[in-house]
Amino acid sequence: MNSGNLYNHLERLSEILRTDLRKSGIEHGLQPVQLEVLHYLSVCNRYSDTPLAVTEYLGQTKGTVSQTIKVLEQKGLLLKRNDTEDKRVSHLSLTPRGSKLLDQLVPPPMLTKASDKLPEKTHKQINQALQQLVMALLQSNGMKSFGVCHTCRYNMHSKDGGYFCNLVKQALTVDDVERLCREHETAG
Amino acid sequence: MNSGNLYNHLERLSEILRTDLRKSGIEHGLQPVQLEVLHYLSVCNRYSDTPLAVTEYLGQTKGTVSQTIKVLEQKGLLLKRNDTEDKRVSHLSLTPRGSKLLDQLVPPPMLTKASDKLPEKTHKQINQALQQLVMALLQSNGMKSFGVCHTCRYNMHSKDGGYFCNLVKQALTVDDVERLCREHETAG
DNA sequence: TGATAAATGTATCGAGTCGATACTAATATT
DNA sequence: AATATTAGTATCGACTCGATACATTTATCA
Repeated sequence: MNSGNLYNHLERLSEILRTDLRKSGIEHGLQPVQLEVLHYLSVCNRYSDTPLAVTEYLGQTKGTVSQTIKVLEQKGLLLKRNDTEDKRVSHLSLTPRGSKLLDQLVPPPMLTKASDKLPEKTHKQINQALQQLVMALLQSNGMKSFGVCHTCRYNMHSKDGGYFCNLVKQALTVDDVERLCREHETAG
Repeated sequence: MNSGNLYNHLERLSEILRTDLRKSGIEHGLQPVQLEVLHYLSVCNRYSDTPLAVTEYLGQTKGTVSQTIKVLEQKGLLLKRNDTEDKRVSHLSLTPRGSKLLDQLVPPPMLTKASDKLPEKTHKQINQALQQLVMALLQSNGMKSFGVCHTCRYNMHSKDGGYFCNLVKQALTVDDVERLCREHETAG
């Protein structure tokens, strides 16, 4: 019932972080959305590094995302390669410059500063609370969860201790399973 | 240390809510920022209903906010009155139409739906966690807290059970003390 | 008191966002 | 082989938002 109070906090939090991101981004010639795209690319897996996946993640239209990507490519922060199998799709990755820039700006120093002041226990609670909220939000509204393999119903453990995705039918590396996947479906 | 994970959740949450707000707002001809201004005006007290207070709350520049307010006024959702004492300042308030519209869109049905699915206990935890985070964020970065009188160092209880603000030197009503104030300074 | 500074708000400009629409090209379907 | 679907691009227009410049009113202080 009291989602009003919840919304108050979320809205304020959003506005503060976005304003901060805008400020720090502009010093490097980047817009908030552009940073968000770079950030997503740094945490997604190799099946989820396409313009469409970015579109789904950010909840915008593909036209919008296409523009953003174009700009980032021109700035030399992002690399676009064609998929070898499907000529319609392209894969995006950060260039060393893009990666370096992202490290400077994300997570925002402002947030790190604040979170450092909180006791470790509180920090964990907040983190967990947010995660629950995100999941509830996505689930209630039929959106893609974009989780990691550990929590995905398609994830299988193979005998040798490795991982195997039952959707794409391929073995996954240790690095793979720690990244966000657009095909993720919560197990259960 | 692990503010990266925290940021992941926050960014995602922000993006989802903002996209949703944009979508629902556009159906009524309103932009996300405009809704945020209306929302703020619905929860601030009479000392904090000026363009400058909105500016501080949203973290934008006064020029930007001035434009937004102008549009909202033209749409008939917001009323601007001159202060009787200081001719530089104006006070903003929602018109009945603005108030009604806000009720429909804020908090976003999407969020209410999600929060209803969570157990009451979890809900409370999330709420508390967010509040702590907002406070830490504001405090670490020297921003105004915009809290309610109950938690303000200027708030005094008078003998008759009423409230008195030691900064503006005026009695406050029960309604006053439940609203956000731009002069708020956390007690302690 | 009179000059200067500070505060509140407005006007205008330009770079950029973002949804809508229309489009191309490649792959799937039937 | 014809059609539908999917991934992505191009273009347009309404809007955002910081920057700069400005007007007016109030505060400061010498």
